[in-house]
Amino acid sequence: MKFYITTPIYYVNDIPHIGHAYTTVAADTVARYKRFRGFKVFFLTGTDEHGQKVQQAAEKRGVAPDRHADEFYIAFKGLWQKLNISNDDFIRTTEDRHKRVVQDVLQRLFEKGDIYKENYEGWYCLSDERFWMERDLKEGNCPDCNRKVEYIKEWNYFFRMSKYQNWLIQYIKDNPKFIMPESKCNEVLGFLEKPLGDLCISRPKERLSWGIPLPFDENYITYVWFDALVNYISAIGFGYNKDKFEEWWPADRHLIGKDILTTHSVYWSTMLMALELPLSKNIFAHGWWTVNGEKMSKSKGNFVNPNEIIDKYGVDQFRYFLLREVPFGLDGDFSRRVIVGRINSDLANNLGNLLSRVLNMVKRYFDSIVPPPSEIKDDDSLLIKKVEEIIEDIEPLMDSLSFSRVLTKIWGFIDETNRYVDHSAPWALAKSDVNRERLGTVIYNSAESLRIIGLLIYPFMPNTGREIWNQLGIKDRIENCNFEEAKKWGGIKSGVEIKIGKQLFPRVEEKMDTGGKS
RNA sequence: GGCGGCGUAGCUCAGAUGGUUAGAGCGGAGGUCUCAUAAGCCUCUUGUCCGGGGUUCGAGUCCCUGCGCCGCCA
Repeated sequence: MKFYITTPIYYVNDIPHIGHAYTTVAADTVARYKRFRGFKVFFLTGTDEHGQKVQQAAEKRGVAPDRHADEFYIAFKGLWQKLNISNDDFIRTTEDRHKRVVQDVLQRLFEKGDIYKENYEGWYCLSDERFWMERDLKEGNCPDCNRKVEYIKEWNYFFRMSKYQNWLIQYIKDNPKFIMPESKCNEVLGFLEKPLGDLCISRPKERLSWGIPLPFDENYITYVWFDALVNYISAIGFGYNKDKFEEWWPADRHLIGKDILTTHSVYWSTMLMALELPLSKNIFAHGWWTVNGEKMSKSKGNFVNPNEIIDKYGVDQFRYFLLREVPFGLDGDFSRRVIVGRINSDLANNLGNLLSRVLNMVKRYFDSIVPPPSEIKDDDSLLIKKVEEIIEDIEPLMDSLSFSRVLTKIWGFIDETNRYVDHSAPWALAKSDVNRERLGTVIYNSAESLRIIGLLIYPFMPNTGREIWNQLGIKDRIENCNFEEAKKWGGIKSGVEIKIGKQLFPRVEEKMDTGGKS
């Protein structure tokens, strides 16, 4: 069983923001979960380094584009390390292995007749790197970014995207799970109701030099999107490593932001059709983050740098917030007030405190040695039943990327365990030796609950999962465990010594404006 | 302008195929335990389910309409 998952490759014209982190954390969580379930996983991310905007950004800073790309590539790569992203590869579009494949793809389509040259004229937006119809312009400006456009008349190369329109429509209708969520699938079908034009895939060299030259005409550079999308196959060996390519293609999941839905579902899919390759199995478009209710932008000064959030609140706190706060697919709002609320309530009060109270009782009542369980009572079997139910519920929710619902389920069990401890009142049992066995059972079950909680949480919060296991004295490495085995009740061994460590999630004491401003 | 979606407690949202007193979390109020990160546990609070018509024995749930918000396309 293989599973190939991708994030978009991120454009190096600017530093990473919360949206980049969101897609990548989501993909990482899926990758870790799939590995748990025994899949052989290939998780790809990378950077998109060519194109006009990168060239301009470099010029603005007074550096060469390749040097600029190197610096910004590091910003992304560094953030992923900080966020514990477990990607198996990281592709840059400036690498030879990628450039060769792009040229190979172009050559194949050119020879096939799916790429042709035509004299084209129209309004060109430098910022968006695309042409617009006269009728689409808004007061003479680009309808997308509202910047001024130039009238350009020039020869260019075009990809016969229109040829594949009907095929694509049929494919989407036949495969309702191809584009998710469903609302996005409808959007694409709506888009395809109108005639699809061909895609201009070249830029004259004098206008844009930073990119991959067309193999059949050196006077032109490849359009950045055509270049970028190919990363999904260039990284796994298309055209140069047959075994690897056949092992991984087609991709099982492309996670993307909703702003690049069309490029992926239409451009990329028709490119694959032209290459006579199977289409990706799924494209999932998630929503956007606003900040304190406003669209994030540099000019508003509300740009959220993930590095700052991580430094201030912690890696797993940030990962948890991203995936818990908003259903994947919908838009979300970031604010310090909300992330602090999540940390204090869900992480510190419910989970962190649970670990703390249970471990402390192991220490206090059993000299830090996990006691053996004895006779099972109703309260115990109820707890066990509850966790088994939750594990059952999680699987389909993970497959539909309902991260927030999965986390809600797991927290339901954390609450259940807190209640179990309260009802069982080990501190009362500890007052008499008569209850020694019962006390051992309650403590054992509480610790065992935490072991499973650590397991379930691990794909979302790797450090926390690992830390819970460490503190429980479990020797096995959580990332190597077999989920099918590990999920069974009774996995924690009595007789092991716990290792109380630092507080899992210290409460965040922070003054908050009532207005919710950060 | 075309197509689609949404509008449910202070906040964020659940509420297939219409059916008893409309739910959860957070926040707020009170109580309680003491193992714990002033945490946990228990109880409680408030809703013209956007307005107006209609179908039905019965509608938050279906139909029409008005208002407001949003998305995609133009």
